[in-house]
Amino acid sequence: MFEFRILSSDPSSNARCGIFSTPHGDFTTPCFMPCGTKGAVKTLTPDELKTLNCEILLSNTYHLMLRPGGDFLKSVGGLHKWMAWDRPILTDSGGFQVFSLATLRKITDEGVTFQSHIDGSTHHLTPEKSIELQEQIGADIIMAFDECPPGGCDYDYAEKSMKRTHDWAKRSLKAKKRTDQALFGIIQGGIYKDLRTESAKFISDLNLPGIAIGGVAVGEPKPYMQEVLETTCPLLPKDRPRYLMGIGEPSDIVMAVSQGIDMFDCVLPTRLARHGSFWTHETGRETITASKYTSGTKPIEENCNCYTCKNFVTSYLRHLIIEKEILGHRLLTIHNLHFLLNLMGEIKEAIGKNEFQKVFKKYALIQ
RNA sequence: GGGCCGGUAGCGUAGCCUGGUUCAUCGCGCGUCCUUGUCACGGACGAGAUCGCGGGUUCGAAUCCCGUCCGGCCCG
Repeated sequence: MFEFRILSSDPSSNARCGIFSTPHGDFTTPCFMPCGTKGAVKTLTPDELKTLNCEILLSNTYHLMLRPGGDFLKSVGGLHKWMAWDRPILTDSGGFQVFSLATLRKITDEGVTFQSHIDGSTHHLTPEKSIELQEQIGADIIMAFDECPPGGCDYDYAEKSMKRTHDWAKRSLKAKKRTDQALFGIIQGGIYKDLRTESAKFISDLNLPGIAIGGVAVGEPKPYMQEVLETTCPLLPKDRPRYLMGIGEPSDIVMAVSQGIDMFDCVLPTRLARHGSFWTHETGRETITASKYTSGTKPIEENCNCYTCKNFVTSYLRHLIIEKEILGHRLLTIHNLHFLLNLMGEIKEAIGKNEFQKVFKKYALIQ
């Protein structure tokens, strides 16, 4: 049911192009998964996502647990039906919220106690509970419950949280009942090579249909991400997709693909859009509120095929963002997602034609 | 002709009565930067007024007094 086939490989790097099959259809890799944290990619409809060639979405267990709740989602037939998205979905386990909502929680080997960021109510999340919720939500790919320590944490804590993550991965696997969902394990270990090595081997040995690398871009110095990938990727089974969690800067994506990563997710394109920023191939990351766009009469990118660039000029987009018009958020979100999903398309095409290095260079400096 | 209210950065305002660590508040706007498994259409920083104008009182005035200009309103 969860076949992963490698379609082509790049001879000049570890990049590969593949296809992963799920109950809601196939998606091709390397892929980028827009974040639909609370059951929606902020500001866009499912149809618009399809127009952007989005093949798979990410959603989030922690947020859906608080509202509307797992029981409810199960009662309405699962998230796909509820949000009217019939393509694959991956749910994060809530592990990242253990990190990002750090002031509101307490972690033990048993699990995590959270204060809801919504109303302060107390919630408990364990590997078993996370898997149960993810089965109620019904995503095609579900994630093991992990602990994502801060990037700057010391060796002892990185080791402790890695071991806890390993234990939780085993418990996640054991708790899993449904057979129509693929459980991915998560590698941790901070910035420490021996821990990453140990974690890569441990998670690989669980023989899961996919493997994720977590705990990067969480505050550690930038060069460590590539180092982690160089340490980790060679140890992973080649016939399983590798998912680098939370990564979305174009330069990071091409770097990670060259190391053999197949899947990405990131809030960057959608969040940047809502904060008035966007990417261009020429100049990288830009801010639409910059005064130079006050009377701009050209689109963000003249030769971009997205709906936004086909129809609107920068002065209008700037106006919308400054006026806090929702349409501004939508239009920049469309452009940014188009930019990233188009990048993934270029990568896939290039790998098939042995031209990956060209794409690598094109995006190497875009953050 | 008489009376009242108001005149502080691009805009809207606080302070004025009880004059001095407020030579100036806050919001919007403006500018720059930040943003990587989304708490966050969010966050940080910055530029910008000498307080309508003139004079007086005082050691010291946006703050009190006089005059004057501008805007609005009211009564003749």
